[in-house]
Amino acid sequence: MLKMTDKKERILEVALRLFALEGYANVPTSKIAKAADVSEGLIFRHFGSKEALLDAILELGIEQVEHFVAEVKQETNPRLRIQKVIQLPLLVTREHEEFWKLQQSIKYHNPELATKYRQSEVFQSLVKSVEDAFSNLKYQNPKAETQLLMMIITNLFTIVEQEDLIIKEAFVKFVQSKYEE
Amino acid sequence: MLKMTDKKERILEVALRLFALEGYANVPTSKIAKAADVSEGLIFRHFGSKEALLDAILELGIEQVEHFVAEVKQETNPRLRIQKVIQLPLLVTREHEEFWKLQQSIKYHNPELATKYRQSEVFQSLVKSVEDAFSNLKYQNPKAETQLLMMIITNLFTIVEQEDLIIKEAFVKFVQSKYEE
DNA sequence: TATATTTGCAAGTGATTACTCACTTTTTAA
DNA sequence: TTAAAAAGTGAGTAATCACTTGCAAATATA
Repeated sequence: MLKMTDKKERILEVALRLFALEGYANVPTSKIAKAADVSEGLIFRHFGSKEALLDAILELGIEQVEHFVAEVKQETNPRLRIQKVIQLPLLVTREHEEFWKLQQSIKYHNPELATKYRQSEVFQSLVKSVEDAFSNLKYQNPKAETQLLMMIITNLFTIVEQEDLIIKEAFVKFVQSKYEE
Repeated sequence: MLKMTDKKERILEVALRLFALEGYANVPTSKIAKAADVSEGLIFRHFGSKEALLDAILELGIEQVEHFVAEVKQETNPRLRIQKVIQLPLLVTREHEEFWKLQQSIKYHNPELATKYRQSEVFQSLVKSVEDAFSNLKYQNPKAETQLLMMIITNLFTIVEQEDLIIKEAFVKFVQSKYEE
């Protein structure tokens, strides 16, 4: 990979944070520029357009998930593997969390970009590895089982404060208990 | 309730559809006006601001859910009640589905408005009624159990086409099977 | 019928938007 | 060292945005 200049990195970081927090459509490039302390023109010099910037952010996010996915896949005991997947939302950094939030928030209105992740090799291989685990454990419907679990995990990643919400750690444990022997 | 003029109704309908489909921030009031075949000014005459229009849409959505919630609550057999809740996403009209999508899509960036629904009497009473059912069935952790189920159902409402997605009906049945004896 | 209120429109308004351009500074490389 | 390439700036620009205003038509009320 090419060495990335400081300012380019900063634009990516700041934009991820702002997009995740306030929504892609609600964040003007001028605000990103100010927060990253660069000129607005530089954003377009580096990325060409606001949407291309979003695309670059997602690309980067996918890369960063790779390490965690590898960790999960390397676990050969199917039951332990499932426990590990469920635990992913707890292991993740702040930036990862922002990445997932962004992911979810663009799901409906930038579907091409959102599916980019779901269709990425990383994600697909994670799905497959979960499916294999369920198959090995003789679950009756491994595909549906996988879909349900992935849905739950995606939500775990992006849990936001709610009245009366059971805290993340406790809830993760609860979900794990559903997949014990 | 006051009789609502044709055009006011049309604005609400069209705005709901567009907001759900393209996202609140991505839909200009001019587009709503054109699609509803009214002048743009009329939107502001009736609702005052774009955000107030969104608010009115959510208010209306909450009202329309009431009927379904009543149906669920009236079921006294706890196991059947849970089955009924899970089936909600299948019974719902196109407009309901749009309402849920809108709900989800504003979750992150208009939290005040989004929590309006979660904190509404309708939703709270639905949650409580599910919690009671789990309690009656002697589930160990009825609160967490409820939270998990509500999470799943919310997702069922808003399922969008995905590669390899198990179709909604089949998936609903699968989820139901998880809560059988 | 007369009048007051509501409903409606077309043509604005200033602010904000994504993006461009002409230019300077820094870095790379021969 | 020098020239070319890349990184960076700041002042634009046209388009678009939510919203306003002044006035007309429709409707309700007396």
